[in-house]
Amino acid sequence: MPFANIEDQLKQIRRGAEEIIPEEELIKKLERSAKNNKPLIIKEGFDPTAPDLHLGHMVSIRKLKQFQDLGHTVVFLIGDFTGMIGDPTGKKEMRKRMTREEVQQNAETYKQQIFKVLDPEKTVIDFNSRWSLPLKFEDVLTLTAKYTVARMLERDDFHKRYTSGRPISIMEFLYPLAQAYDSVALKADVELGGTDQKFNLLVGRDIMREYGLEPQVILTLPLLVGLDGVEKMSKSLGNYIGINEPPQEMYGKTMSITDNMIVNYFELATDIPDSEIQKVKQQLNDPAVNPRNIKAKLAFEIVRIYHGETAAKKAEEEFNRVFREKSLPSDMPVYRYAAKDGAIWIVRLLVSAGLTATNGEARRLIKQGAVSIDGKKISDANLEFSPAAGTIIKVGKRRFLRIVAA
RNA sequence: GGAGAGGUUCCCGAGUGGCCAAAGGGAGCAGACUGUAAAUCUGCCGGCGAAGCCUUCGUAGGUUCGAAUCCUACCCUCUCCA
Repeated sequence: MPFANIEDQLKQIRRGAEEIIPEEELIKKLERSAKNNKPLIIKEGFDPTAPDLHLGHMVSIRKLKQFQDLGHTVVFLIGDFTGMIGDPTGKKEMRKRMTREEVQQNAETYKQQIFKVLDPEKTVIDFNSRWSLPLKFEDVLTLTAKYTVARMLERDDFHKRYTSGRPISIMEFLYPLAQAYDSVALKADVELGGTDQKFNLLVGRDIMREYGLEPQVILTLPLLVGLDGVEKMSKSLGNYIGINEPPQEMYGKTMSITDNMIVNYFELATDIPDSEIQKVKQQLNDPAVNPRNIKAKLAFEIVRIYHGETAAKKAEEEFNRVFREKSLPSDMPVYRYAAKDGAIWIVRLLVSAGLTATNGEARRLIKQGAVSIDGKKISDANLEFSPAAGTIIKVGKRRFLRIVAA
């Protein structure tokens, strides 16, 4: 099976990459791979504790896909061992060890998500507990002897925490080493990661050398900014678009990003070719073009990648119906209500239907004029009424409820 | 082992006896506006059928009419010294 010529491979690999360190080594590896007709081993690790992948993860996963298309071997490494220890940042308590079953289950969830992009036939899924678990304390000592505290403290976040007097556990020092050891075990040629992973990836190089292996090349990818436009996309910050989210949600969330994030999302979250992206940039600078429409294209594209063309179209129509024409969504949650139960307090209704979390929130929203019944704004938080079947309750711009007979 | 600093609401961070459900910022939510679930402006942002009451400032006690604030013990973190 012939590999594409080195230049073409490089061109694809470079696209969207933040850094390739060092590029010359990558070229050498590619050359050797072509000559011996032997695929490179491309590795990226994922923590199995948070099995919901989002667009941020997909930046590098889509890069893995490119390597795959170039004929290289992708190892999707599930960090069940490292994840078991857990990254102790923000710890309150020691993380519970995950059971074999939990890990398996999360691995399944991963597969179901990554195979929306990666080719299942060509993807090796591995678990780092396979080699980490059997290590003896002595082996760990050998590993830790190969790195120094001073070098660890070079890592930016360690450095910051150290100088600002915040805690760093020794285990956290072990974390990059464990990850590096994964590269040793896999004899990785290339490891991918976000720019925040740069340090860990570099440790991998050093440790591989220490173990007498050819160091991996590292490829970092820019971090995708989250929906808030401030922090990186992350599940714990709640500013993410999940791969498993319904098309409608994905579309809407994309539409909520600020205009100045549009290009960035095109670059990192879609496969739109560079030439198209240049066009997008021009259009955004053109006062005659409404950025909303460009953003709609982005939203469509993102939904298309994960749910297909049809679903994307539907999501778009739905979005336009609700937010542009301000009409009702085609599908909304229902609340079963029996007339014989008598009048119901509006606040209770909102809470029990899950439209608001607490009575207080419901009252607040009513006071703010956010709640309407059949299109009529209400202002009385004490309202009791007997809704007819078919009554539509609306809270804010995008929370709807339809009353049906119980 | 010794000396000091510190732990505040989703996050960051002010508050050192009553005016504190706790400044300010961020995030979130809502309203207005709009070409948009954009930007901007405004409001809200612990719970309770809302009157007042209840729970919250590391944990447990105590002092006081009254405690996030003072005292005691404990837990946790950091710094310096050894």
